[in-house]
Amino acid sequence: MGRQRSFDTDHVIEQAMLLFWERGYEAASMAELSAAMGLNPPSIYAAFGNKQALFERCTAHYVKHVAAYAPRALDEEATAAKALRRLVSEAIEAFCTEQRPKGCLLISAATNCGKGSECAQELLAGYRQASESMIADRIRRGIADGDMAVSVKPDLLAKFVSVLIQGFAAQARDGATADALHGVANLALRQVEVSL
Amino acid sequence: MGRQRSFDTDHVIEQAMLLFWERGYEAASMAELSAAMGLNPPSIYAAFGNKQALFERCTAHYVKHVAAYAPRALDEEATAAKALRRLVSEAIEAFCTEQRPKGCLLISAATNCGKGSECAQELLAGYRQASESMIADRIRRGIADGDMAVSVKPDLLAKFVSVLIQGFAAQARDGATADALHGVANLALRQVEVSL
DNA sequence: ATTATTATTTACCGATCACTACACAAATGT
DNA sequence: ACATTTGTGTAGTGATCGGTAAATAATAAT
Repeated sequence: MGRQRSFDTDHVIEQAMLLFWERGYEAASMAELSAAMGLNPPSIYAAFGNKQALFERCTAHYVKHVAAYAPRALDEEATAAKALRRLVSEAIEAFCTEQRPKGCLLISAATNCGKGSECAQELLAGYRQASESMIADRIRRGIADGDMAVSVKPDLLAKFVSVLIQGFAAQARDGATADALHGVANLALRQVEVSL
Repeated sequence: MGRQRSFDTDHVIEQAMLLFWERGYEAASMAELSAAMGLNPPSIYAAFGNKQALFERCTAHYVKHVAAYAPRALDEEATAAKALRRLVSEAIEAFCTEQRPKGCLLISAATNCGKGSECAQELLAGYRQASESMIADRIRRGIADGDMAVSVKPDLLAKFVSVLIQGFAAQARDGATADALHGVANLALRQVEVSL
């Protein structure tokens, strides 16, 4: 009962996510978010609670609709080495496309935070930790499957891949081209393919 | 003539730099900077102009007193490969020490910026570009000196090293230990030493 | 039609933002 | 001693921050 919503939740979350992605959590003001979403502040607060809760909805939306390539890349390839290379390659494409903000929301949206935003920082740090764990798990599976050398240390190699992806996100924000970053990825992952 | 300053410029710039380093450009408020520097706002503005100019002084101080290891590492080693390895190793130590904020001010202090802070963003982007160029120049010198294979592409390898360093800065902010990152660096730079 | 419930709009809240006017304190030049 | 110059402290500027009270509009149940 009662009046029905005049907006599509997924659409306004998408708009808010794009602004958070470009500006970061703190620098995206509620006034800008309100304009981008096409909603007056009371509608936003009635629907989502507060800025922190809105940001959590946006990060979940990002994980589901933007970063979905990551678990797919890790799951769909036959070997761990191919999975890692595809993960890195698709990350580069996602970070450098002209259609959306450069870089990665989970990596770059809460690096500069004042006293009131530790929640956002911890939220994204958790996503980054989970991502690194997923990579390590895929490497362990590769060793168990026999397609990766037993001498490989899963946590170490997973951190290497995380470092690469985080570095690529920073480079994409600075205007690096996808071509240049693919070249770096070839250089960086060469040894992984020859099985280390 | 006139009244003399009651504070040491280098000391208050150091305090401001530490706060910018930890919080980032926008999230470090003038009130916090004022408290950290032990100066009332009018003294800060009289001495340094405005927030943007203060930030420029702090970044210059950082380059001179914190990041000084970088040009030294590149200059003092006999071969390009050793120079790159020492650069990366000292960067890791600088990013992970408990004595100061984690990570790198030039990489992380202006990633989330609103509409009034493009200047700070461009300032740091310029330092990052200069750093990558310095690395590429050292690689070119190594090739000319005959201590690095002529097949190496200087700009590509320099971008690889930059990606590593930027990734390490992000990892350090997330609490990674120096040991873990040194391990990743060994993995990443192995092929550079066997001359690629 | 009436009532209850929910959404949207307008206008505004106290707090904090970067920044400064103004008075006063401390030094130098004559 | 006196005038001039410059730094410091108090207090406050308009603007913007995240968030909301109150009135109105639109739907549902009765």
